[in-house]
Amino acid sequence: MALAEAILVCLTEKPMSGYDLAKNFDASVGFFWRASHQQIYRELGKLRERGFVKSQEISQQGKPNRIVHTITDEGRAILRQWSIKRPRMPANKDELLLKFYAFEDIDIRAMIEHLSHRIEQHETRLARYKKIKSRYYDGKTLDLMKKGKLIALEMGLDNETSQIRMLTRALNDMRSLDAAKDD
Amino acid sequence: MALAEAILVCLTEKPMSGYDLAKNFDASVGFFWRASHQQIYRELGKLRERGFVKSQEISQQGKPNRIVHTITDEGRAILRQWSIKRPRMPANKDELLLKFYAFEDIDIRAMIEHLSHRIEQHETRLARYKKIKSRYYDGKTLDLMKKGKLIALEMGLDNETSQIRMLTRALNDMRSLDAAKDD
DNA sequence: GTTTGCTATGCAATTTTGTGCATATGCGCA
DNA sequence: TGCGCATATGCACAAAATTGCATAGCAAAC
Repeated sequence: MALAEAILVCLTEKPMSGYDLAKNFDASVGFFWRASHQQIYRELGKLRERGFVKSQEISQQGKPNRIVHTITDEGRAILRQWSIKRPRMPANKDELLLKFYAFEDIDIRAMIEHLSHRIEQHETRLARYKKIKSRYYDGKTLDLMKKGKLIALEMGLDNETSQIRMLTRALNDMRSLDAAKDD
Repeated sequence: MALAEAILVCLTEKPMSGYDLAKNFDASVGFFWRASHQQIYRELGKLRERGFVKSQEISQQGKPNRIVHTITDEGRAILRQWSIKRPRMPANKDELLLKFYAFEDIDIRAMIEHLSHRIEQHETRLARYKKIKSRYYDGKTLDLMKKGKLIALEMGLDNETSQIRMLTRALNDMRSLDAAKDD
């Protein structure tokens, strides 16, 4: 399970609360790791127990108190260990692709809908990536940490672009099939 | 949960045993849906209970008996319902990308290893896809069912190609960084 | 003034997925 | 004669993810 590591990786940047992490998962790391806030809070509990993070409650006015988590040296150590282990191939499960396989039993119009929606989603992500890239990386001198993130970011950008291209082609195929049906 | 649907989708092609399905998952559907044989047998039990498949034991000589599962009309009906529902965005969890994010705390040599291995894996898949395409689809007349599968297959091909391109670029970046370190 | 939404945390139950183990036959190989 | 491999099925436990629920203060909109 790598949720623990995903959290620790986020915390290498700066100490964060569970709430921050949940938002961060949506924004940056979220493109290659997803988790709900419930999962994150639960995992933070375990990490604290094992001594990989230390937690400190911070009083706030006008808002509920937050609990800020900092990665410990032990946390960094297991991160190093983990990085050497070969990562498993991503599961790559996609219901949409599956639907194409049952083509006789599905609704073409619905598929067109699905594809359009998927493309929109990827375009939103692509825009967000580009924004992050231009804001934090373009024309800046990069330390080692930022270089790694830039590589990941570029892979993300590249991936979104490919997805959009693939999905658009499939969408066009669907539209021709749908038009041909009316004859 | 879409494992049930993944199985039903496979069974639309022809009746199969759990063993067949497990192999089929490795070969074709497996590129966008993965499952172990244990998972498949368990799910088949549930599908039988709900009446979405009917199962028949077939005696064999020299080999253990096999239980062949056929999709029922009810099974096809829920497949149709399912196809209309919007598919969720794939989880897209990748430990490798995560490691780039913790770049200060990781081993560059290990990353080079990981990337090389990943590229090899994708190349194996790509070769398999190409073989399937040339064998079953090139220069053939395609019915609706096969058209859907071809679209899925081409998306798979495209995806593997993009992955290889992305990973190769990252690998080159890593190698330059590693070389620069020796100075 | 009441509803909606954001900040902030977390438990509990269920569903889904993954891993290890178990069993049985027959074939080919050394 | 023993070993590994392919065929064939499945249980049981453990880990992970999803979903629903619960609490609570403040701000802004209506």
